[in-house]
Amino acid sequence: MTLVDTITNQLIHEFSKTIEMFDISPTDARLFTILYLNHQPMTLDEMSQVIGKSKTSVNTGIRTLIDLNLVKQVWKKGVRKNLYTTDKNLYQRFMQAYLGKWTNHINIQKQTIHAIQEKANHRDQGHLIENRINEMIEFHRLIEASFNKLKHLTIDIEKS
Amino acid sequence: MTLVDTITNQLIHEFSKTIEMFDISPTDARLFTILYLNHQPMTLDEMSQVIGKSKTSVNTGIRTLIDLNLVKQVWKKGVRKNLYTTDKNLYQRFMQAYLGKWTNHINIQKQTIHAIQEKANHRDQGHLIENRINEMIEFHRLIEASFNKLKHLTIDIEKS
DNA sequence: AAGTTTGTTCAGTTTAAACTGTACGTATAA
DNA sequence: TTATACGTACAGTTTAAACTGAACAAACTT
Repeated sequence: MTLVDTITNQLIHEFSKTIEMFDISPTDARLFTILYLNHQPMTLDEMSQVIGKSKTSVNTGIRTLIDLNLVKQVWKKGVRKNLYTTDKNLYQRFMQAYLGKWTNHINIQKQTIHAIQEKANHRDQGHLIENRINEMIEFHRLIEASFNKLKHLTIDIEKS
Repeated sequence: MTLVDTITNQLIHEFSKTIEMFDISPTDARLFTILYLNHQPMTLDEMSQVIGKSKTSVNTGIRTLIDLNLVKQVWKKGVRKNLYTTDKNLYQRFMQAYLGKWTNHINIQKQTIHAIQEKANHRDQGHLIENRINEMIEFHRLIEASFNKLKHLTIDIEKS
């Protein structure tokens, strides 16, 4: 039993590192992995016990994971406590959350920089940075194109 | 002059936010952007002055940016101080650094998880997590496939 | 209704990261 | 050689993030 536990701990540790790559904090990543490896939905108290942190911490961690659509709450008749579980097909979920964050940001920034560009044009002093602004816009355009294609790719991969 | 400064400050602030998306700390992102918007290579003291931080901070920041291939040191005859500048074609540089980080990580984790899987097989207790381990490996495989395609895509986009 | 149980809020604390100034080593200049 | 200028290492400090325990509110139980 202890040996199996060791393997589980290693799995939690290693898989969490991959989860962190998706811009998720180390503790949230660990929390997700624990929940993922558990075959049953878990309560806040259970997770608090396993991860060794206060219930408050687990509560906030779970909330951010829910906001990212990586964890959902489930009901089971007769159980008063809130139950949480991870969603199926990790890849789809993580990619979606991740790409959404990117394209969202890029869209906002493109607009913001365009607005600054107009301001710079009105006061016709901005000749020096004019060039850089255009580069920035192009930069965002390229990123947008890449991640859009990746988004379509992700959908295709799921189908296959 | 002050008006232009305001616009420059806005640009620094906004563009830094995009740079941060590439897993670069806020201050490093700001440092990069300042260096990028400056049309001439800069010294540590100049950057320290502009960013309002100690020379030590700038030094460590520049080092990490150099390690990521986003900044390079240049020489100019007659100038004793070290000069630093940003590389051309941002998109290529950032994507390369970023994708490299991803594929690198995924490769390592795939191997690590495979190793754990073998251990779990030897002690034949791991039936419960066996399933999860396979899911993890598949997860990594899909990520690898996506980012590899994105890598090729990045190269194609540069050519066009 | 009174008493538990559970999730959440909040102030205060702990812990980790960012930052600074002094000090040292190396290179250039006189 | 002596002196000055620069980059880097390091110990100590400041600042921000993570975490906790106590208190509150809502829902359930009896």
